[in-house]
Amino acid sequence: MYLYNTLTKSKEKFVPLEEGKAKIYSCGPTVYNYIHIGNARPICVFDVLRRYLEKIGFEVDFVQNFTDIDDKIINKANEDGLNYKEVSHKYIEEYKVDAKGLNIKKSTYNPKATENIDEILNMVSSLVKQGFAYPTQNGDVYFRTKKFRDYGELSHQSIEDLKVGARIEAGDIKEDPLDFALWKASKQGEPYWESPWGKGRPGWHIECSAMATKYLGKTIDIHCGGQDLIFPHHENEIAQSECCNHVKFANYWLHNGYINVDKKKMSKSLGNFFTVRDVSQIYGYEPIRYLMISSHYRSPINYSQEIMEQCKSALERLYNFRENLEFLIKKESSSNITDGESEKSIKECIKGYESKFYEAMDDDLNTADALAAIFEIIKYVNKQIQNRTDFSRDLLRYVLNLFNELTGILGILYNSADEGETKEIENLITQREEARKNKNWAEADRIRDLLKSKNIVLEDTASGVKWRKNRN
RNA sequence: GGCGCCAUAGCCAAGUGGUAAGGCAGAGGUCUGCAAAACCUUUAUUCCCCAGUUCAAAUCUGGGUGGCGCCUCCA
Repeated sequence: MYLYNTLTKSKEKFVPLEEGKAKIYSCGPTVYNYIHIGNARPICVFDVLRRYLEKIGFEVDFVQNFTDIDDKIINKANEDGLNYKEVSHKYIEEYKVDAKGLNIKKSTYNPKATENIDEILNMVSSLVKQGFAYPTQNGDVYFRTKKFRDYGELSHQSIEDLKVGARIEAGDIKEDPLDFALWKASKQGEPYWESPWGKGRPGWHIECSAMATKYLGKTIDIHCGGQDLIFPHHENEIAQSECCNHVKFANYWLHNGYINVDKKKMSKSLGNFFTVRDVSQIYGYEPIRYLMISSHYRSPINYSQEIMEQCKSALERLYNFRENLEFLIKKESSSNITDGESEKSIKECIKGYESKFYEAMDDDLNTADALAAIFEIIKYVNKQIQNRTDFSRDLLRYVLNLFNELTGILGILYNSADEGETKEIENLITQREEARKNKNWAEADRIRDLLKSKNIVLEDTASGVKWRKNRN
């Protein structure tokens, strides 16, 4: 498969370090609030990357961290009168609720910064020892940017250009404005860990370097995150890791585009964000995931109510198709006889769409095109079914399996019907059919209304009664 | 100031040299006791504007217009 690598600004064939394995590190949330739908984008798209790599035969080690110590967490704790640990614990749990709702596969490892302080300190010490970092009198430790020749390679900016834009704050104790903190001396009342430079806590960038190295090794295959992390976060990770370990840190750097509101970047700092939780309460979780895969992961997405409605409707079409197939397979009159020749040609045609799906995914995870291939299968199969009465059960099963496989790679259509209710519903349908046969419309409508109150919608089709859960 | 991205129908969105995928909405139809839904058909002579290259441009080149991002915590 080909991936667009921010480092080289080009699509490159994915060649793993170790054949058949993929080591992926994805920057996770700083847990001081509910995640917003901008945060949900990398979580969803890189979950699709992982699913796809696994599908095409890779064994994937997927690491996503929690930044559970940070200025914002401390501020939030002070605001709410809580301990920082209570804040981070709460929002990690809330994160898990959202991740489950979005159908995110569990990471291989979910490390927390505070559980890896030893690794972080070792890395900082090593950088100081090697002259790549220096402590200041107040107990901070900074990375010496000018010692790393490749600084700026990821964001494609020269150190000189970065210096022009760098803010120089009054009373700055750094040797150079571009230097960044590896370790921060703790202020009165703040959480701290003991270190060779006094009481302090880790800087943000070093956490990811330390955890990536610990769980995946000194060199990893893919590092991903939002575009806003390219500089300085990922640039700094490269600097720290490569100066410490003297090997390349990550071979492929993947960055997703932003979610915008009124064409402006959605971010916690601008305050123009929608939390995943709030949006899910209006539309459900699944349309959020659908939104993320409906366009290419590097393009911006403009969030609106209208687009959420569109995502919901599109999902309806997908669910309908699957339910129609299941209905036809269950139906007694479905043929077990296979018309070899015509079914062969139908399969050939479907295989063409299947190839389109895989080609799209291979081409830098083009989920929009992959999704189009699924819709083309739907249109084609529906048309075939309409034109033929003897569509065999085998063929229907073949289509259903393929459909589940492809939607499964994208991680959509995961709200399946509750098995427990099914029997009860089908009994009621049988009763209603009896009433309809006797032209007892009042009784038939009563049963239909009863089911409707349980959010079950009946459809009287030419070939029998079909039911579905109302997802609206 | 430096670096970079984007512009395709009412809305969303693929397509990067061979004559505009797909979804939503709209219109028409099939089915139907009613209803609802589903399904089918249909919807851009044209891809922000101008110029150029080419047999051929949404796609390449130059110029313009408009929008956005990073350079500071951010997915």
